[in-house]
Amino acid sequence: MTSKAEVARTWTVGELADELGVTTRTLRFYEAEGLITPQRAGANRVYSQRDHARMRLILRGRRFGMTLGECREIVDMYDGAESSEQRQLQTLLGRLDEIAADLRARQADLRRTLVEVTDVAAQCRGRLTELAP
Amino acid sequence: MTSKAEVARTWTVGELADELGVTTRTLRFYEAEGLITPQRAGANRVYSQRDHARMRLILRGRRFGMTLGECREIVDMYDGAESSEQRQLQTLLGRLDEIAADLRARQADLRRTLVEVTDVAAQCRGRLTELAP
DNA sequence: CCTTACGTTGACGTAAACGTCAAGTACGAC
DNA sequence: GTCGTACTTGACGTTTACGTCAACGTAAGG
Repeated sequence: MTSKAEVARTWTVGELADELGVTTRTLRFYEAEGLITPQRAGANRVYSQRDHARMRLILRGRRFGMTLGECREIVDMYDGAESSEQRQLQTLLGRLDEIAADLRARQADLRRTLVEVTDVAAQCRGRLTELAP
Repeated sequence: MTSKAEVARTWTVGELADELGVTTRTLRFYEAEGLITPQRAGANRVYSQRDHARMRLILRGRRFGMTLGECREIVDMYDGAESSEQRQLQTLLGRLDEIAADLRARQADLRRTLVEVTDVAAQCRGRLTELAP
């Protein structure tokens, strides 16, 4: 799958931290918590594209207010999608549907919030035009 | 505004906690942090509909991963919308637009996530039909 | 009068998610 | 060789958002 052109880019801690907008401490912490498992070159960590992708997933989860535990559950599932065991795929699928339902609920919640916020903003604009004719 | 029919319902800590699905500790903590300021009947807290509404706003903020500080900022702004000072309305409006922009960004983020999740689910279903003909 | 239920404040505990040293290693530049 | 930079592990500190007693007051019911 990897053509000779794409040499499978890797990152050091500092590089990846910079690129993702986190600190190296965060990367090491996530590793200690088992969320990512970079390779090693001697003692130094070597992050692969897979690690990079997992990190982006994790950070997105965090933006949605998920705990690291929930984030781990999800990234692990993404990996498990290539599983060949029927039983495992079934439970995975069930969990994914739950998550999708949750996300849809959040969407609705967000929509309502956005409506409210823009309403309040509209009120503000109304009062402002009243005050300054 | 309050007709004789609606007697301005109030809540005790326990009642409100039950209704909102939080603990009394949470309500007292939010009060200590200045997020809500219930009246008192002697020593006992009496929560008004306003407190109830503020709490629902706060809890929604929390579901979106906001800190209590950010939540406070927002509920305070909702109150400030009735302000009559032009200067204050201006800054309030600016902040509201920022928040709206952020919410829209979250919406897009959420949409992408939902697409991904349903994609992975589709993969799962594909493999499952392969396995069980 | 005693229990039960609900309320109060205050103090301390805790889990999550990192931040912040400290002390040491490795490597290229000068 | 030593300077600067980036990496390592380990230990302890910190903030947030509550949980968990403890010790006490009060109003209702049997």
